[in-house]
Amino acid sequence: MPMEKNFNATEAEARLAAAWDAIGAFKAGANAKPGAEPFCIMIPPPNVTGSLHMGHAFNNTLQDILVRWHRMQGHDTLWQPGTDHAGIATQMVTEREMAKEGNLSRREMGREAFTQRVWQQKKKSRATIIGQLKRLGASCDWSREAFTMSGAPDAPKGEEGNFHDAVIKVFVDLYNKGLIYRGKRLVNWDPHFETAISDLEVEQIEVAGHMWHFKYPLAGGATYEYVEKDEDGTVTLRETRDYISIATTRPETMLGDGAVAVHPSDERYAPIVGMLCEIPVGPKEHRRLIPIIADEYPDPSFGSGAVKITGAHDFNDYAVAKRAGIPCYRLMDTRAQMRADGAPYDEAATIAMAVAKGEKTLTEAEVDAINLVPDDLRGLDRYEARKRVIDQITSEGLAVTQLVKSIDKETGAEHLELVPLVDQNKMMQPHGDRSKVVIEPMLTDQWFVDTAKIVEPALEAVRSGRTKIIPASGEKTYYHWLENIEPWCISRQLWWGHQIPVWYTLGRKLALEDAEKSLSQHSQAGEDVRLVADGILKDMAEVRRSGYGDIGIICASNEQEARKKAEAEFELPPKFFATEEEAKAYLAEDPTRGKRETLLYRDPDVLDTWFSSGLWPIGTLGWPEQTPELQKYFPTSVLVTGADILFFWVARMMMMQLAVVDQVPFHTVYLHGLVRDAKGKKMSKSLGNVIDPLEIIDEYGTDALRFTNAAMASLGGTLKLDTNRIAGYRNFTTKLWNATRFAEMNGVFGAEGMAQSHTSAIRSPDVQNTVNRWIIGETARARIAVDDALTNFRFNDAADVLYKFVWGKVCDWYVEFAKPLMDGEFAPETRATMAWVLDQCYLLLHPFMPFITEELWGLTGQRAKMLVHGDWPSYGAELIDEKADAEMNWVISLIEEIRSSRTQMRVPVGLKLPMLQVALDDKGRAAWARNQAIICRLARIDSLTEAAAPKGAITVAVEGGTFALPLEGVIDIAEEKARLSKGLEKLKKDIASLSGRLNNPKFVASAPDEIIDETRDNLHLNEAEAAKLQTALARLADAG
RNA sequence: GGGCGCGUAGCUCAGCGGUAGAGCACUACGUUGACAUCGUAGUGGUCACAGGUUCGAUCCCUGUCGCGCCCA
Repeated sequence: MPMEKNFNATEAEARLAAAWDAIGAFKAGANAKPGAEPFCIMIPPPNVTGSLHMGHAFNNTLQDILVRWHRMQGHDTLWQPGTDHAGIATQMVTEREMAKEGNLSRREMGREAFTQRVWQQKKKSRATIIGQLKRLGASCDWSREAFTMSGAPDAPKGEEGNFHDAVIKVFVDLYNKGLIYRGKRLVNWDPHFETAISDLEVEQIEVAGHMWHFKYPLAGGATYEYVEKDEDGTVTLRETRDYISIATTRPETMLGDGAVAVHPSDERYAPIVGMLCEIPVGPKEHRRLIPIIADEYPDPSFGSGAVKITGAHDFNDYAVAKRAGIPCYRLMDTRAQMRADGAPYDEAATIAMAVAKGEKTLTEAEVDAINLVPDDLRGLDRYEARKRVIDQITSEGLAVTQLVKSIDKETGAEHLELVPLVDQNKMMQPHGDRSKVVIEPMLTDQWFVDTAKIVEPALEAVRSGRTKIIPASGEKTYYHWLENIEPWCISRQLWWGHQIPVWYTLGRKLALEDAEKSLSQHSQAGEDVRLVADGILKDMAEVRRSGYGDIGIICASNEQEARKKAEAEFELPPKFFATEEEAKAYLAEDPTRGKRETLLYRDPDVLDTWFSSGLWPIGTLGWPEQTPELQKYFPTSVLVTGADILFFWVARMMMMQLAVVDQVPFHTVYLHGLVRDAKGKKMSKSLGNVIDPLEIIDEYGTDALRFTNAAMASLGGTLKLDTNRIAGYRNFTTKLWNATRFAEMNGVFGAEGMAQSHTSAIRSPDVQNTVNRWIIGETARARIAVDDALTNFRFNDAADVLYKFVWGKVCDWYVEFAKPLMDGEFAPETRATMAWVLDQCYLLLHPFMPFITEELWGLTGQRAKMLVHGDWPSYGAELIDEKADAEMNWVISLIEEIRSSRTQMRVPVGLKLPMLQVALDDKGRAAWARNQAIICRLARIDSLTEAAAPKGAITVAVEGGTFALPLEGVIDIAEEKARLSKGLEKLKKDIASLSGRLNNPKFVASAPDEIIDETRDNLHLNEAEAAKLQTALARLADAG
């Protein structure tokens, strides 16, 4: 049955995918030769938030190319698939969908119901994603599909697995090793999701910012000489001030100021360091006073040089406050609204005043309990509070002002007006990468990984080359980040994720807080702390030493274990509660219960998604069980991923795998560029600027998309979607299809020569014809180049080689050369060679274009195996026949010369011309004799006669000879002169350049011999050709 | 401000010491046994700029200008 005219991608892709599936083609170890070396890639698990975008298509194409390439080589190959639960992102998507559907909100629903709802979202998204990957032809072992939350306690049926156990085990182990700790720290707080996020999840976005300048009056009406000097020390301003000027972009945080800081070297403020000043906002009668302190942090040259210190709402201020023992007053709640809890403002302010004056010291918990938001601002959004604060200060005359010309709208009169000074500057503001809202630094209790303690092996592994990062620039970035690594905040106040396996003791915690309080009361009362009970002191010391320390904390894999530990650790029998609230309610019913039982409740927080995905390599292979797969495939071979998640994921996998199993997770990391949208913007799920790869696949076919991806995968670049290019590679598939069609129409795959034509090993001696010997050599070159490129992860080079070989050599020339050979003595070997060459095309292209190649493989013969398990060729230079190579290149250049000449002389394409052989060396004569039919056919020559060139002929100069096309009366002499002159000009230029170099003694002395030889050869060739053109021009001059 | 990287044909990008490349676009012309999703032949580049190293620089070094990205 003759082949269709075009490849029907849509129909064939589904059919072939099913066929692969039916034979288990992608199963781990499929097609492996006995004793084969393992090759394993872990898929970067897509988030179960929706569907895949072009970035995923790109990423997975590259992985699949490597995997198919290795599988065909007979390696024991595993491509491990799966998805990531992606805590915050998935929770966000689910909540969004719930809102769209008009469902109950998350909080109305409750934790249990909500997580079940997210599991549904997971199921849906997972199906979409896996479907997309399959359409892409991803040859993952689908039977091993993993999920980062498989086996979680609330997982529905069908979500079994042990990933959750692995995550929890690692948390417990790291906790026991002291690598995970809990502490009250300033963290990035996302007011939308009401959770802490890590530094990496914060995006700095430039916004139009405003800076206000306010006067903080000195306490008690004190004054000082304020002196400003220029660089030379000349006094430029001297005045008596009763205030210190502060600039701020966040006036609402003034309410929580604990101090004003100036640089110790700043002479302007030296007189007032140590004094108190007044925060110019809040009820008059309870204005708070705060100390003016010296610290290295303020930059004397920026603003007024004085900085307000709000330790609870700014990272720099927090550091200053910690150094100086300044209290950090928290002003906002989890939604970044001004706090509405606690005692009224006057009470809070009174306590804060006592602290500022040094009359009182507070515990952290006490500081946190103080709400310094004035009653009229409580409950307001932070931005509304900001407006009011500014208004209040300004109306009181405490804003720094400037004179501005203004026009009265009614009278039109011009007058000068004092208006508050507001600088308009662009500023970088932190935003949540998911929520896009402004991040609020927030003082909260969180869990941290002590990354500084586990970073060293991860650095060493790359430095020593045990893990290689490609491109090398990625290594620099990796070092830079890891060498300056910050503690990793791993707790998230979300519901979707691995709940932290920690239980707190309610009673003991409360007791400790009481003890702390009483201790501070004793010390404030001037009592010797030694008077406080020994037991409390001992506990306090431990509390102080380890933050919240281990006291009252049970970390265990599950509740049963937690119970055992609690029984061993505490004298009173443990009682477990799901939440702190339940435990408190239980205690409130009968306060003496706390003396009879240890009340325990679980930490409600979940782990950062990256904590679990950081265990992807071992977790998907069954760890902590010592599975055969873990033994065989770990450490894995290559990780292919985007450079953007080098820190998020790659670095953390390195650290965690090394910390947990003391091995690198992969030998090579291939970082690729980012897929951008048309404007160069990063494509992201939440931004909505994604392009659905399925649309591209529907229009152009998977193979075209994949080949485009490979072709654009140059190292270090970015990838912009270009549909024209995809169309170009779709055309390439058509080209291959039609070359096959030609072969089929010419009986290449006929029953007769079949057995012979499909032997994978073709031996040069079996093939006599130069054309066939040549294409066999070209095939070998292509195979070598493709392997070389793929070995070095040069996907674009591999694609380029294949494109040029298949289109530029096989289709453009070999098929044409073969046409006249289809009859006559070389017909059998030509058919055999063509069958072999096309087989090689299918084999070499299969990793890039699996569908069309598998289809052609199946259409062109009865095969022992599907192409997906085809044997990757290993032949090499031994198939290259240099003589055949030289001869065919000569033939090609002769044909090109003739065609070019004809076109420029406007010889009608259809016209067959006689040709004269003016001069030709022996090699040329032999070449002509062997390839006459081809040349005549392709250059449209009808005869060759040995003769001198007549007047009015086109000259065709090639290596070793000159031909002429007699066209007297037909050609335009001037045109031919121009053509020859143009060629001659270029040759002359080249000759000048080449001989210039050769005449330079330094060149001859310094350059390598092969370069000198090459230059000399080139010069001779150019000179020979120039001579021929000169002769031709001279003849034309005679004629003209 | 610190780090990484990029300025090559009209466009999108390869190449990174030895006489400038691809695809698309553009121009002209369409023949012989697959292919118009095609064929043939062309047009088009001071390889951002200025210095330096070298026999030789698009490639290495320094600086300048312009543009990204990451981290402050």
